[in-house]
Formats: sequence, structure tokens, C-alpha cells
Amino acid sequence: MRYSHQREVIREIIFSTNSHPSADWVYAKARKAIPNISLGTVYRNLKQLTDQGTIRVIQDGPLTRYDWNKDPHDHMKCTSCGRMVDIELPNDDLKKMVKNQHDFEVSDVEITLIGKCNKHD
Amino acid sequence: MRYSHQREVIREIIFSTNSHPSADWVYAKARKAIPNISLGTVYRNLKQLTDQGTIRVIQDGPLTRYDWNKDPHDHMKCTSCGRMVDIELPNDDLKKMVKNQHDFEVSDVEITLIGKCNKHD
DNA sequence: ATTAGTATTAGTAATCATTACTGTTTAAAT
DNA sequence: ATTTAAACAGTAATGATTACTAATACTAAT
Repeated sequence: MRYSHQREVIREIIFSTNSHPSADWVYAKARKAIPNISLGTVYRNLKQLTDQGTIRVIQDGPLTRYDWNKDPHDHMKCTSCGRMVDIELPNDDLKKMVKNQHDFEVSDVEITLIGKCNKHD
Repeated sequence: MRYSHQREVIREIIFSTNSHPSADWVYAKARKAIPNISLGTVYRNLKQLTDQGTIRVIQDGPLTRYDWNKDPHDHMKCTSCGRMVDIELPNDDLKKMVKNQHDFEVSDVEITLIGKCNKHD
């Protein structure tokens, strides 16, 4: 894939945060570096970066977010502050169990824990 | 909540399938019973039925789907046929572990297993 | 360094899912 | 039967994402 300044800026934005930003948030950030960057450019490059495995998509309800962390991991979503935090949960047992009991070959496990983080009560 | 024929038809459609239908699919079905039913009516009633706990929403990537099964359960999504099947997975250990290790009070656990079901190889 | 070829871009229009609005209909309480 | 508000059909508006197009800018070959 050919170099582009826009894509590089977008990549850096994703890699600079743990907040799992939306396309819109990336767009706002990107405009600070490249004021006339187009929203379409943001979407196109987010897709390309995802396709080539540089970043990944996470789904927060109907919201699409992006994440630089490609290691297998899960998420905790706080209902009070809305923040989504990474967490690593074991799932080997889950995979085995499903394979044995349902003959379903699991390639990926997505776990989202919804609740309240320690900043609230 | 006042009775409405439209809502009753929509409710029956959801309860008649295990396919976790989208709003659009429900709309298409509903038109067979009530040809001039409005898409807005479908959305409004799906929301009402969800709010009153008669049905529930499940998220399939960016797609919103509806489900009559309100028991706590998870989903297996087959990458070959796209079908989403219910499965009950234990998660008490998960909750305890997260509470102890991260001081995060889990109210809901959403697990989606992505892989291949036994109809494919 | 110049050129040529094509991926990428900005800007805009189009699409898709969902929600909001509005005047009319209808359930259901009096 | 009359009244009242919830629900409706039809349509417009919104928000997220994708598609289109003519201009621009990487990059490889000259």
C-alpha cells in the first residue's frame, strides 16, 4: 500500500489513545493536523488500516469504534461514565466446552462486561 | 399501554422465529399481515416492546436484531452461514474474578462466539 | 530530474438505518 | 355516543457510512 500523509496521521491518532475512538472523533482530531481532510478519507483509511490488520474494530452497541490493541482481549463498559476499558479474560475453557458440546469451532470470542467501574458505587 | 393490532402482529413475528430478526425483516413480515403498516410503526413498537421487557435487543456487529428470549444467554455466530444461535454459557466465575481483580461490578455479560457451526467444516 | 501511471484525495452526492413530525384514526373510559 | 389521548400512516429529517468524480501526489521507470 502506497504511503499517504492522511493515513499516517489517522494511524497515529488511533495509536495515541486508549479511548477506542469513533470515526467522528478521529475526524475531529485529524482536522487539527490537516484542516481540510475529508470525512470520507477518514472512513476509507480506517477501513484500510483495519483490513491490513494495523488496527481493529470494536463494536459498542450500535457504535463502531477503533482500537490499536490487536492482542486478543475483551472489554468492560461502565454504565456510569460510558468508558470502555480493555481487559484480558481467559477463554480456553469456553472454546473447548463449545467445541465438545456443540461441535462449533470457535475462532474468536468477544466478551463485553457491562457494569460499574470503581470510580462509582 | 393501550392495545394495538400493529404491536400485537409485531410481537407475534418476533416470537415466531429463532433467527434474531432485524427491524427490516420484521417490517417485511408485518406487511404481509398489514400491507400498509409503516416502518416507523415497526421501529416504535420494537422500542416499546423492548422498553417493557417483552423482547430484547441483540447487537450483531453494527446490525441491531431482536430476540424474544430474555433469559440470560449468549450467541454463536457462524462465519459461513451468518446464522446466530443461542447458547447458555456459565459466567459466575467471570463475574467474581472481575469483581475481585478489577473492582468492577458486572451487571451484564455479553459473549459472542465467532466461528463455524457443524454444518460447515 | 522528468515523466507517466495510478492510488489517494477533497468535496459532494447518495445510501442506509433510525428517529421525528403531522394530521388522521382508533382504543377505551366516561 | 362522546371524548381524549395513544397510536397510526405517511413523509421528512437525521446521523453514520459509502460511492462518485475530477484533481492531486506518491513512486517507479526513464
